Amino acid sequence: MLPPAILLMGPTATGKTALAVELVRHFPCDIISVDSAMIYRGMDIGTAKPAADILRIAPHRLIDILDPVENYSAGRFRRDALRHMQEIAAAGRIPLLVGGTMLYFHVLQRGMAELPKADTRMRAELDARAARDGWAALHAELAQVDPVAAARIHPNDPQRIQRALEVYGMSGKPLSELQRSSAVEAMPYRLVKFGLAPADRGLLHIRIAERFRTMMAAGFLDEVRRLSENRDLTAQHASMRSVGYRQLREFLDRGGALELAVERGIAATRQFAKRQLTRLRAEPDVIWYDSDTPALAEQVSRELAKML
RNA sequence: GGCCAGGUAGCUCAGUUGGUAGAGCAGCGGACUGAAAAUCCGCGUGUCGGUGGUUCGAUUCCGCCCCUGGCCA
Repeated sequence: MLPPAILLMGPTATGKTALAVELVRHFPCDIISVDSAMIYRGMDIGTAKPAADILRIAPHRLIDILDPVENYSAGRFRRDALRHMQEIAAAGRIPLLVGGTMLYFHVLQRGMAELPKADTRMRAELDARAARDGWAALHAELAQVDPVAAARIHPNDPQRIQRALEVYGMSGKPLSELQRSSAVEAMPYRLVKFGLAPADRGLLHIRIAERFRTMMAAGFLDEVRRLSENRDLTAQHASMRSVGYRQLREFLDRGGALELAVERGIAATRQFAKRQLTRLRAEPDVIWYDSDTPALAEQVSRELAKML
């Protein structure tokens, strides 16, 4: 029988971390973070990263592994996560993957095609051409070399147009062809998937706003200011495009009313949570819980005891 | 108390020379393969402050009332 692994998924501000810490106390689990922002060192307050005392009780792997000027990727996450899962399972323990980056959960379970990795020079070149000719021209070019991808990618979607052209430029092969030829390998784990979602969206919105204001009171703006002191870290970096960081950085760079930046940050968090929910709903075999249930940890623990 | 300006979507506002209204933001649904807390796509959600009048028809014109802001008392 395959060894078990637990996936704990849910939108932001639903109490995933607190639940994971509870589970670690009752089960032989080791936590792997599935979060594209907690990856970064120095981004603590705005990512709601668990505090040091929590991390001592419940260590999280894949937290604080990168400097904010570096870029992570779904492919790299898949390799890192599988390696850690293997280590944990080999030690006779259970990997507990916790987070809200749904693409990472997706590629972890379903695999990824072998594709060339991101190339800074190629991207800069494509950006320059887009600035000159417009993305529509690049989309038209993509239609020549990879009609399948071009049909799937909207002409207004610069990020995907760029990636498809990058893949073609680096490998000489169309993205759609590389994706088609990739074999999906089954995960060597028996997955137990928990989904945490609010029964009441309005309640989630209230919690999001409260949490953002708590972050502000805890020095979120100073954290962004400290990060901005690094001249190499621009507003274009993935880390600085994260929810909250982007809006506060815009306030620092362009001025205006702080309260307006806070409102925008809260709205961006709500929109983020909505996208996470869209993806989570599509996830099969999820055992669902209302994130507002009292004694949630006890319920999940009981279910988990049956499953393991 | 008098005069003026305004009251239209959750918010900020546009508009209808009388034929029951539309933008941005917010919101909702969806897509998603090395940036994914990213990047896109779709959807208007409304007693047009209230009430009476004129009119075939009033959110629009007229009267009165209510509310908000400003000026004068």
